[in-house]
Amino acid sequence: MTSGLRKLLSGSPEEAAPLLLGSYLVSTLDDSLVRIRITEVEAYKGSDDQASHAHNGRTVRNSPMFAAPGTLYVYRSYGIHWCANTSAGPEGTGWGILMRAGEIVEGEGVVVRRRGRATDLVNGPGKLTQALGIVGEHNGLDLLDPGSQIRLETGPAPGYVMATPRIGISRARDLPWRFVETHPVGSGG
DNA sequence: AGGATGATGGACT
DNA sequence: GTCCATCATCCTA
Repeated sequence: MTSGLRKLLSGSPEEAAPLLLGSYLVSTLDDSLVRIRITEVEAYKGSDDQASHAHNGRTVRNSPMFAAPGTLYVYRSYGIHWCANTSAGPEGTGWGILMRAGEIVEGEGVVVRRRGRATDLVNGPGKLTQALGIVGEHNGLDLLDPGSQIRLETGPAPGYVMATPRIGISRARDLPWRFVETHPVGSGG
């Protein structure tokens, strides 16, 4: 049986990205379970999108974005950090979704050890990736394979989603393709 | 709370 | 040589 995520991720990233919020990113690397609920994502739409790594077409680096939807694309950011995307859209489109932040559901102790600190554990794309133990060698993994050491699983949908311009980019700043889970006003948070 | 800045590797001109 | 889909730390309030 095919996961709903597969159908979801085979669509346009700007439509799939907000629906990906609430899903779980699960890592079983190092015999340690970490489960993180995704709360912030950004859509990148290949050649249509000047901010996308794929906007100039397929290269060795961005090739996982052109693979089947649900393929893990890991890239090095600013020479220091790793960041993780899932490919989206039909194979060959170069579309993707950057997973930027979440909340730890299981394995906080593991994350504290990997991050080397006890606060700000997963509130950024480099931090989220480090929390899960994802590095360059995991590039190209199938996130939709239940047997994968790094995988996506369905989770509870968010109550409210806010769309804003994407963060940290210099081009295509007008597109509201960053999606964040928000809480109802007055919920006490 | 918020601005500045150095670290550091790979892709691209 | 320049540009980043960043983060931690240091500084001024």
